[in-house]
This record gives sequence, C-alpha cells and structure tokens, in this order.
Amino acid sequence: MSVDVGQRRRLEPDARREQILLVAVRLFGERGYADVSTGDVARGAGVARGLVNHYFGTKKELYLDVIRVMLTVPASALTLVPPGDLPTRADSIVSWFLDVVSRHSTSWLGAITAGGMAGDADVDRVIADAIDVAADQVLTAVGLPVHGGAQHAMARSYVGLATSTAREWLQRGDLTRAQVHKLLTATLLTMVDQVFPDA
Amino acid sequence: MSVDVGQRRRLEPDARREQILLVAVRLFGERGYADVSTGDVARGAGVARGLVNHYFGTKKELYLDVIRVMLTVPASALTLVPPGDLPTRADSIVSWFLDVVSRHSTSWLGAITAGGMAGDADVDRVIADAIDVAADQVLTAVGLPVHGGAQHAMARSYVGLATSTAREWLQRGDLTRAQVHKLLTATLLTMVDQVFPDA
DNA sequence: TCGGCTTGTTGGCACTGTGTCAACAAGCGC
DNA sequence: GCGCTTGTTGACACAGTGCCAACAAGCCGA
Repeated sequence: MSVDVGQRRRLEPDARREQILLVAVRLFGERGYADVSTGDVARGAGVARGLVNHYFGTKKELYLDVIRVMLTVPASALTLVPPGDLPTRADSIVSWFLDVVSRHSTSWLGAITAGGMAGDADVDRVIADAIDVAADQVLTAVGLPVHGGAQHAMARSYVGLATSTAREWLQRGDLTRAQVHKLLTATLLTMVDQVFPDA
Repeated sequence: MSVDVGQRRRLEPDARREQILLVAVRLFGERGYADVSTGDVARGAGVARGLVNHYFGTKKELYLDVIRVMLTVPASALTLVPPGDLPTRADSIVSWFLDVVSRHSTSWLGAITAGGMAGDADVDRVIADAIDVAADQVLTAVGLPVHGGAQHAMARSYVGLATSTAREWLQRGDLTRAQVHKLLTATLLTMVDQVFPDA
C-alpha cells in the first residue's frame, strides 16, 4: 500500500512486470475480474495505467497471467510418488492435496472456480490445463500412469470432487479436515476399484 | 433473429420483460458475461437499450435473473422419491440427474460454472442456492432427509462431483453416459455407506 | 562533467459500454 | 377525436479500455 509518490523511477522490465503482476494477483484475488480495473492495478503499483497495457497487452491477457500464477504456484510443489499399497498411496495423495490447497486456499480455490470470468475460451483452457496436471498426479500416485482417455477423464472428475469438497471445508467451514480426508480417500478407492476398470 | 424493424409497439410489462430475458438467456448462454453488452441484448430484442435498464436495472441484475432461470428450469422437474432399496434409489437419482442435465446441458452446465462471472457475491449466492437444492434432492432420494450440516455439505460435494463428471461427458465427450452413471452410483453408495456416518 | 542515446514511462486521445433521465408516442377510456 | 397513462426512446455524462506520440531517467562515451 506504500504509494511511493516520489519521482518516477526506471525499473528493469522483468522487475516492473512482476511488480505489476503481484499487485494484479492480489486485487483479482480479493475482488472479481469485472470489479478490478486496469486503473486499479496501475494505482496499486504506483504506475501509469498505460504501463499495464505496455507489459501485458490487454486486460484479459493480464488476467490470464494472474490465474496462471495462482494455479501453477501450488502445482510447483510436485511430490514424488509415495510407496506402499493402494490405501496408503491414496491417503498420502489426499493429504498432500489438502496441504497444498489449505496453504494457497484463496489463490487456488478462487482461480479454479475461474474467480471472475469463466466461459471465456482462453481462461477455460488455462483452468483445464491445471485440472489436467492435478489429474495426472492423482493417476500416477494411484499407480495407474495415464492409461486411456476415459481414465484421465475420471481423474478430472475426481479433481472436481476434491475441489468442491475442499471448498466446503475452507470456504464454508461446514466440514472438518478429517471429514474431507475420509470422503476423498473412500471415494478415490471406490473409483480405482470399481469404475476405473470400465475404462 | 427477426429484427421486426416496424413501428414501435407497446407490450405489457411482463411480456416485454420476459421477451428481453429470453434473449439475454440465449446470448449469455452462447457467449460469456463480458462478451455480451446490454446493447446486444437490446438489439436482439429489437428494443432500445435503455429499456433493458428500465426493466432489469443494471447489467449484473439482468445476469442474475438469467442464471436464475438457467438453474431453476431444470430444478423445476422435481421428482418424487423413488421406492426400492438403496442401490435402486441411487440408480434412479443418478439417471434422473443425467436426464435433466443432458436436456439442458448448455444452460445448466454453463450456469453452474458461473458462465462468465464468478467471485461476485450475488452470483455466487444464486449458484450456491441451486447446489443446495440439488443436494437436498440427493439426500432425500437416498433416504437421509437433511440430518446435520456436515451431511448437507457432503451432499454438495457430491453435486460438485456430478457436475464435473457430467461436463466430461457432455462437453468434452471423453466419457460415455454408462461410464458416468457407473461412476456416480458407485461413489454415491460409498459416501452413504462409509463417510456419511461421520456426520 | 556534460551531452547524447536508449528505452522505461507517462499522459492524453478515441472509442466502447453503462446508467440515467426527460421527452415522446402508442393505445386505452371518455 | 381528445386526453391521459405509461411503455418506450434517444441523448447525455461518465467510467474503463487500448493505443501512441512525447517525455525523461539513467547509462555511456567524450
């Protein structure tokens, strides 16, 4: 919030770009896409509005970069495939997911629900990619490295379940972590045992 | 698309309002929230733009009405609780859900993902209400008429699973209806047997 | 130290979209 | 036909966006 009303100062392009991007991440995370203007981002960064367009082109491109960092930051905490039998592996992948999503709750949950603008083709693609990554992790952790398209689709469905369940826990507070954990492990085992064979 | 370029004609307020609303539903369904202007809606209805504001106030209020009809039209097809044992009831509630969602696929799936504007408090509330209704139906169909808050939260999570799975079927085409059916019934039974007792 | 040059940065222009409102006129009753 | 109600219009003011020429911060050679 330091407005830094002093002289204009030249920053290296990368530094300035990242500074603006961080402000945009914060603002788009707090309010939606429509309620944040490029002028707000510029003012938050203590910069002329035209500079935002200079670095990011259009407002939608800026927003794409924003949800990209929101979604890839938690995904960067990739883990190795845990050893053990199936229930153990399911347990640890669920724990890992809950750890990640609780640490970056506002970012991840906000972005995965397209915090401001779904229906747009480009935004949808970025979100779909993030879901694909999460689905891949589920499949490999479970020991079924990408078999067919149907299995991958089912894994994406499971990610949808995990997301909505995490929202009940973190945003609405109507579920405890233990309940979420139990729900996600039980359903994951059911899917692996009973419905994945159909694919 | 008949532009009806003739004289201006007076309609009764309800008729005019619904005419504009139907055009808005179509347009918001096709493109997103941001890509549809009130001028587009007005032109589609063969009407001055100011009239849209006269009937709906602001653009966001118009959009709220739009997603309200998108979500409540399928929900209006409420069914009675089917008889039979648990697997039978689970089977029929899943079938009913798939029938409804496939018939109104573009509307329901588009709106439930907040086709254009999530993160907004009012929009989120309308969507949350629709999910609550669906969760109630699941609970009653399964024979657990709203017990505790946690069970209801779990039912909402299941609706999230059903939604994301239906999207894999109807929008991406990577799952067949039979696969979706199997997945949703198996997970529902698991949840009723193993995780609902924790609530 | 000073002038020149590169380029990060600014402010203003044109345009679109939104909300509001006084004025207009369609269609009814007298 | 006349007047009144009120559905409907067009224009105004304003906010937000994208673009671009002009400006100046800071480095380099003289």
